[in-house]
Amino acid sequence: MPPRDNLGEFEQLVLLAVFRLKADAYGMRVRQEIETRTNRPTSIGAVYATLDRMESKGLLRSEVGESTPARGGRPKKIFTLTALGSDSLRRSMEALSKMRHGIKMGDLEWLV
Amino acid sequence: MPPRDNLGEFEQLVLLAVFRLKADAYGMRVRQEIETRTNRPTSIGAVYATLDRMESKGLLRSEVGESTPARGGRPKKIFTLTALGSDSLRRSMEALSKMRHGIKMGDLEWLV
DNA sequence: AAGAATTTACTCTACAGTGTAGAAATGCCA
DNA sequence: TGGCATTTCTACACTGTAGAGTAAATTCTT
Repeated sequence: MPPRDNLGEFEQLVLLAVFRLKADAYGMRVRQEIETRTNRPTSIGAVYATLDRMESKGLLRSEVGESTPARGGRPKKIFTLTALGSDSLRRSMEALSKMRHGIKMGDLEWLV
Repeated sequence: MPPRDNLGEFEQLVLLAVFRLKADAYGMRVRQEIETRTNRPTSIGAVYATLDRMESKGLLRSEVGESTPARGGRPKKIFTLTALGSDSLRRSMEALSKMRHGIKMGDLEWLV
């Protein structure tokens, strides 16, 4: 009964961003969060495509923001994790943790 | 100059398996390692395709095993991480860690 | 106050790369 | 030769990625 399908790496990053941004989880902001935290350039198209696909899969749910934008601009589309989404995320993180168990970042430094 | 291309999720699992198996890192064994650790069914084709692609990208290097097989069977192809490979792996793990920083597995339990 | 300009954010399209499966082929030993 | 362990091949679905284009809201202009 738990979801069986695995998440891609970018999907995990997006899900994590949505989770930590809470009520502020909309496309542009998600992109910014990923770029500043991971320091990896991320196109806006990649973010939206991924958000939409995950919504189709039922991992995310969305609603149009209600607040008044500061200085104009199109309304935000706020994303939230569904039960399925948080479950998938947890499973993916666990899989990676188990494979990584006991390995420290430093262990990878010296390799030829 | 460090590699810029990102690793997929399964690629990370395979790289981690190769790293921890050391001299015993060959296809069938890698598959087993991933299945038993993450408890996720993994086809042998997926493993080999990924190993080969990563070798092409220069993340892995391979050599034919020299030992005598126990009861017959084709010789093993042993894989090892290259500098590029360990570097990519470290970078991917870091990106995930940064996005995940401060979030505990348990934080994902209660979500609706 | 109407229309234009500005701001912010989202949609669409297309293609390369990764994930996945399983049947078939290969090399080794007895 | 026959059985076994392991790898190779082929094919297709899904994910990653980019960026130009479109849309909705506010503010400026006259």
